[in-house]
Amino acid sequence: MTTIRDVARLAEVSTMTVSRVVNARPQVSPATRERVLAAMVELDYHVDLTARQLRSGSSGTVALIVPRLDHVYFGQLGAQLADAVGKRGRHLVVEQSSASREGELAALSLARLHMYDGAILSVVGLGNTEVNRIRATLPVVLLGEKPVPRRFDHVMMSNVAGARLATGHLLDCGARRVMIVGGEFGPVSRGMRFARTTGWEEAHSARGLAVDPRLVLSSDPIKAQMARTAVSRAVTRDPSIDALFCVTDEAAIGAMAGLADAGRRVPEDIQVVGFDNLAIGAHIGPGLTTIDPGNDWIVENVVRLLEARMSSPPPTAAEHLVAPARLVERGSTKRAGVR
Amino acid sequence: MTTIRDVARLAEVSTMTVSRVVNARPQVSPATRERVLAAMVELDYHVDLTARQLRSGSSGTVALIVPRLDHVYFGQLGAQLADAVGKRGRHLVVEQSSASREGELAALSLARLHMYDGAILSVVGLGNTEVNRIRATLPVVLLGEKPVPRRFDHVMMSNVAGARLATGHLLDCGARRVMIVGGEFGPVSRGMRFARTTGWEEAHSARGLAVDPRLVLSSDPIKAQMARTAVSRAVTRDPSIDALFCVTDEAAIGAMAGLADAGRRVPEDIQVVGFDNLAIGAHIGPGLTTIDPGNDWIVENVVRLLEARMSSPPPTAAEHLVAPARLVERGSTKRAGVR
DNA sequence: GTGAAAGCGCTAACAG
DNA sequence: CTGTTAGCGCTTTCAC
Repeated sequence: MTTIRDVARLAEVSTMTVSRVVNARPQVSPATRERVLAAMVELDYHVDLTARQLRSGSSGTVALIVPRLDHVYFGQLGAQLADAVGKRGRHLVVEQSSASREGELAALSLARLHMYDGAILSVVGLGNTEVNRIRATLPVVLLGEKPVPRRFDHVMMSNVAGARLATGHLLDCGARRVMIVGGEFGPVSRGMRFARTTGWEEAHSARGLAVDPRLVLSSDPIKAQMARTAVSRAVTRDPSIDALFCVTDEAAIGAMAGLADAGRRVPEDIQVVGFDNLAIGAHIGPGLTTIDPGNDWIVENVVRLLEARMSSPPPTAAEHLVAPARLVERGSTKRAGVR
Repeated sequence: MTTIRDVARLAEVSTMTVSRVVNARPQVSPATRERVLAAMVELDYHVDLTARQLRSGSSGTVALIVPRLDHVYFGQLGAQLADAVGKRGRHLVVEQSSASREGELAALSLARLHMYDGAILSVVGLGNTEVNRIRATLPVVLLGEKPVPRRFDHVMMSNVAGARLATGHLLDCGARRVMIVGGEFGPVSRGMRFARTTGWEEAHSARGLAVDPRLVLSSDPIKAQMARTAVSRAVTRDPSIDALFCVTDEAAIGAMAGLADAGRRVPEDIQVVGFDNLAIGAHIGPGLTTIDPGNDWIVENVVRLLEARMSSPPPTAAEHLVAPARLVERGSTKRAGVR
């Protein structure tokens, strides 16, 4: 491992001068710069970022913490954020929060965060106590639906409004028995599924319709396979179901397979709407109608907020933003007004 | 920022004792341990991992470098690796290599690697010069199809054999005009697409059949949309096509949508096989027949090799492994022997 | 334009 | 069981 001192010795300068060359500081004469560069090449020197970070206090790196790396949605989000963060001269790294065992997470994982200049945390699957333990000095932007301490910047999707939009569209397209796949009733968890279930209810009541609690199908929305099995069984048991609002696109993909298993056509027999606007949705069956949660908007604002909080002086007041949701109509629903 | 010294002062011990408590070393009396722990809580102390790493030389972290975070395949791989690495007491972070601009990548990104105890590099989209510049001291396992310096451990998929399996299955199921979607002829790039095209050829010649170079459809395999458009156009232009071997599942999903656009049924009119065994494939159309590249096997071996190389003394000889590919039969193909 | 000194926060190695 | 000393590789600060 060659250090700055080896280079300095070979180039016959001080370590400080080498440091200046490495950091492309202007106050070095061309002649010495050449000598130093030559020495660096000869010794195959590479800067030690750990040491630099310890001394300078910054790493040029931002972390994105997601519950699972294999959720397609987070893959899309990560890619978008990596591009946006990279454009501002920083690096993004992605970590999965749910991998480590409980104990680890609380203690070590928290310390890990402080190795970064800032962090973007998906609070899904993160305990509130953990979030609260984050020191105020670390620039953090929170992502997700849980109620969080107000001192943090927070960007969330329009879960309720989006779900209202989705369900409303189904009702306006003539559906009367809209099952919510991956729904969740009551305040068990105040998470994403609960919020989307609320939107589903609101769409009904706004039209003077009552919801049937038996239409809440509480399968794990992330597992397409579970949605598939549950939906197939449900529509067979209750033939009156004429539409599905699935709380995620992944659930919707499973659900559409389940409908095929049960011999139902989409959208003729049963209409389907998802949520997330995954790129792949356009190519599933007749095309999956879905809710675009406003990812571009989210990414743009997350990066803006984080950048602001990493600057000095950081803003004092935290912002709490809600991204605008938008209906993306495709073939899995009929056209509004048509029955 | 409270340090170990603040804690030491409050607890009236030396910094070393605090360090021992933090690291759960046994040689501390219960009484002092209590005092130290109390002080830590009172001051809200958290260890600085950067400093620890500089001093101890290890970070407990392994990096996975992928070309794009939004490729579903890499999401699956990342999740599996995170679990496997976590089980051995380390942490996985994922970085996207193609985000940063050229210059950055060569210089800074390389230095970044050395912040980790080890790295798993997907060489897709990585220049050979860059790979070569990696110092021998960093434990690295390479992933992917490019020819790489033999000094590295290297785990690859059976691209050729897998593609042969896929194409062979189509031929055995009665297909005679098998188009390869996302294929690539000639030694332009010796990457994954080329290898899979080779397997496609080999399956033909093994059966005494000639390949028609016009059946190589060179769309970007990752973009489902491109595969969709290209396939739809191709099967309309050439009605003799009776099967598609798609170089990735994502391409296959797009291709199946393209077939639907063109009014072809799967598998009656045209059979389809993909490659990657994405979880979602089971729920697309009649179920996507695909090649399982042996992800479990890959993950297991990658972690084993990396762990070995991080140990001391590290092994001297590099291993070069090829994962066994396996055909996963689903509804997008007919049964072998049936015409 | 260049260098010397100091120290970021922590732990290895050795004493006691 | 506890403490002292030294220093990881770099950059900040100040001096020349």
